[in-house]
Amino acid sequence: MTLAPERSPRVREAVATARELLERDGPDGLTMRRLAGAMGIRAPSLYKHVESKEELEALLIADAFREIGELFHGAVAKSEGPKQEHGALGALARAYRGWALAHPHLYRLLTEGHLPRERLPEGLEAWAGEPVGIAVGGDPDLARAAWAFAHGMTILELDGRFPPGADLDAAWAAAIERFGSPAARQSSVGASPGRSS
Amino acid sequence: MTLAPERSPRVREAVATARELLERDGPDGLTMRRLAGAMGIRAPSLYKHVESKEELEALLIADAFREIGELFHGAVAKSEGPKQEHGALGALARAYRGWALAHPHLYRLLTEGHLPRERLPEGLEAWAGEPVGIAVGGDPDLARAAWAFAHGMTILELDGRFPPGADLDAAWAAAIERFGSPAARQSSVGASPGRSS
DNA sequence: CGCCTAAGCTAACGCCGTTAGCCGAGGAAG
DNA sequence: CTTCCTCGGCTAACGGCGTTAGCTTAGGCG
Repeated sequence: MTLAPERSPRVREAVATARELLERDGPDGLTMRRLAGAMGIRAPSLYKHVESKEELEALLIADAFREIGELFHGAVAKSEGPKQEHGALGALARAYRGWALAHPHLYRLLTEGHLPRERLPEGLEAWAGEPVGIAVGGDPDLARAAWAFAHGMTILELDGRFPPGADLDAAWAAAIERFGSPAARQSSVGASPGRSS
Repeated sequence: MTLAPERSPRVREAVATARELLERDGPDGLTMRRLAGAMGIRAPSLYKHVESKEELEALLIADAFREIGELFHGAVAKSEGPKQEHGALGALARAYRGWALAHPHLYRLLTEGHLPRERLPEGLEAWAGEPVGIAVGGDPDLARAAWAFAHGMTILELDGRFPPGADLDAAWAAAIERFGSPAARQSSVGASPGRSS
């Protein structure tokens, strides 16, 4: 049950449609009835393809983990040369925040509440998170701290918890500077893929 | 609407009961019907006292903000002497994590999703957050980074997102060390008010 | 004494995820 | 060619949710 049991075409369609609904209308827009409607079907028929809403969400989550996993691995890989601001950690932070702001509802689905690990391909979560450990230099405690910071920063921004004028780029930069290995240390993080509310 | 319009006894009872339900049974246990039941009443009657579930939650949130505000102000005040580990920031971190682990469902209600600011007493949120700015030495960017870290760390722990053996005390210590002003710097954070899953 | 209001009630609405059970189309097997 | 079985639709319904409409009753007050 942990080895991605190949999806039927109809399941793939359901997952694709569900993702559209979630990204466009938020969690309240992703309803079994609405999803069925978007597929030209009645809600109970969905259960011929998917055992529950939770399984459907797990499929969305698995796809998203693969997506960000590739994104993050690519980000640390491309930041090999010390030309990038704040090196691998900065690149990773920009990728992280950028993806979250581009897919806020999906990000929340991925990160909030209980993760249905038993429904996820084994090792996927760990693989997607690897780049943090790399970027931080190998210390697992520091990696977890950096991860927690990135998530906290991101979810607070998405939820509009920071005051209107807050300079979030500066907050990111302040933390990255402190979490990074004592290597290249200058300027600000630069990327500002979105504004806080 | 922003100046806490004095609660009737029945409203106070509703809020108290709601808090018990939430803390004991989690968010699914806090239902208008269940709350009414616990008060010996039917659900629609609740609306004679409270205009919506959202208002009820706002009352819970306001109380909790007052509670943690006092807790946090007290924590930084009592850590004046540099005897405490990591000074004010360490004391604040221990208070923060301790309260969250003691009241996980309430913590989630406070921090997750959209905050109904228009229903909250003005300035309450800012006052409760003040101590972070103080503990960090005044830099607002650094304060926001520290806040984001603490929230990220806490919510990830509550949601069981860290691997089973992870040393969360060490992760807290690693971050506190880096966020703190370059003053007293030694040992570990010490407090371990709970284990991660 | 009469009236008004506060605070309870039942019934119901529209939504949710989900189950039970029916039915038609289409392919496989004899 | 016919029979049968499986797949994927369907309707009806259940129990739960927040919430509204509208009725009733008890108490206090003029």
